[in-house]
Amino acid sequence: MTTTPRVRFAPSPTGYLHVGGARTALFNWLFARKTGGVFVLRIEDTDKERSTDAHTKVILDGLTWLGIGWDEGPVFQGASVARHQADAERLLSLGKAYRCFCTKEELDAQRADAERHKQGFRYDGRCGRLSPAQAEANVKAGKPCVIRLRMPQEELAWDDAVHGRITFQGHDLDDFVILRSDRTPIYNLAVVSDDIDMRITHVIRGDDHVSNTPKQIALYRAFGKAEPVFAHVPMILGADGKKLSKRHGATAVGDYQAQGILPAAMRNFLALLGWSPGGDREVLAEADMIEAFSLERIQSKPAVFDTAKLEWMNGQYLSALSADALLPEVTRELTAMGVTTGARDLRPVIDAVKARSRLITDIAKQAAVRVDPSKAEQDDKGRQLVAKMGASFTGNLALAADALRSVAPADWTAAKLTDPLKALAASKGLKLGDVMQPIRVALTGSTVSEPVNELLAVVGREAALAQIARVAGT
RNA sequence: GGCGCUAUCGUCUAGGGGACUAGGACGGGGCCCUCUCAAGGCCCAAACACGGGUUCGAAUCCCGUUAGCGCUACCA
Repeated sequence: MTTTPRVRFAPSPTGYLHVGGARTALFNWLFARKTGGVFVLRIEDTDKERSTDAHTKVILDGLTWLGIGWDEGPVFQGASVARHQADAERLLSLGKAYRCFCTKEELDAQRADAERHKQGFRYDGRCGRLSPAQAEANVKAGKPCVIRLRMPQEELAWDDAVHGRITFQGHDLDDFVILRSDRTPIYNLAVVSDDIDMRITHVIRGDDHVSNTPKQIALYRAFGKAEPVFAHVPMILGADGKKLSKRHGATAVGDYQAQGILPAAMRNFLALLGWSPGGDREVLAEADMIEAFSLERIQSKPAVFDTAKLEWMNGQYLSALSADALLPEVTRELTAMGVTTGARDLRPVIDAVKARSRLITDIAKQAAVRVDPSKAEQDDKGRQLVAKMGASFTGNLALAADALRSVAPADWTAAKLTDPLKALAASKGLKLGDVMQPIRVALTGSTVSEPVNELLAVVGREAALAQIARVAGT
């Protein structure tokens, strides 16, 4: 029989949910959904200095926002230190690990010395050669000690699901610490102990962990347990080719949420960073993404995070979504902007404006002006624009105002507003743009908007006429 | 320094020995549409890092060079 795949995403709550972490979570989730497996969320909070509940909440919220749900957890690693300690003790009694009495100072000195000679530092294993009697005496004497794993002098290799065969040699690695002198576990021990305990079958994580993998394999062997399948997904880089960091601007999932990115667009974009379904497909529904997903199709080279493509992707989702579907997001953004819309139905406004928007915030900004056109002149940009519109601006605007005033309220629709303006232009020998553009500027404070007939309809007769009159100075 | 990973248009990628005059998308440029800007449609520029092999044949396989990245803690 085949066992159900079990995967985990294991962030440490020492910062916000980074887009790289989000993508790792996404790949784990996609794999679980594809294979009918279980996705476990584990919070690695063994670093008590830097871990906070606030960070944990941000990570959970970020995953939820992205629609990445977990089947088990969150389980907190800190709750299992007793097991971690017991596992370390077990390795000790098996002779697979030993007590090391070297002090931090001694080790630092050795490290500095190695540095000076341009040599890589590796612990020489001297405490591993202590006789049991000596070690016992040190313990009796109350000397503090850590526990180190005895690194096997053998090949430590695995078939990585994304990279293929990766090989390390035990003699290139040192006897690393698994339990601190205060008896708290070190990362590699905690991870292996937990992954065994949770019966994790596939470890899908960032490339920055490949050098931890041989150490963890050594641990699995010491415990006499079969190792899981490892899949190391490539790093995400900034535009300059360096590892993505704060220096590059927004790196937290929350930043993109605040910028007006839709969760589905973010998820689609992230999925395409280092993975592709093959062929030319890019905008993928959730079900198609799951269907096409496989570890083998993950790219083995790092990918640059391209915000221009993210925004394009968002635009794709925006235009595919109905005004109905967008309404809650836009309303939320408007509220955040301090704009009150009262009982007004925003859906026609959203429809009018969304084709020119790539972000929710773009829609909200335009909607705010459609709802209250007087905003067009409330900022300097709008005023300056009117000021430099040229000599014919006010005159043409006044002509347009006359023509529009004679449009009956019942005829104030996008379909019926174009003709009166065309007739006006024809009768005065003006180009259509000469009458359209002044209206656009007066109503939006911008030279860019939806077609003027639609704009007028969306703003409404009373508000539009009032605003035009105000700008024309009549 | 050591160990490891990686290398197709500026970016994300397709490609897994002949289907490749190397395809798509973003971004850039142009045209059409048009009251502006988008959207949409059409078109253009743009890449197999380098050098050796293997093979009748290599973007695809092997080796080397170069470059980039990661790790090298009683952090995770």
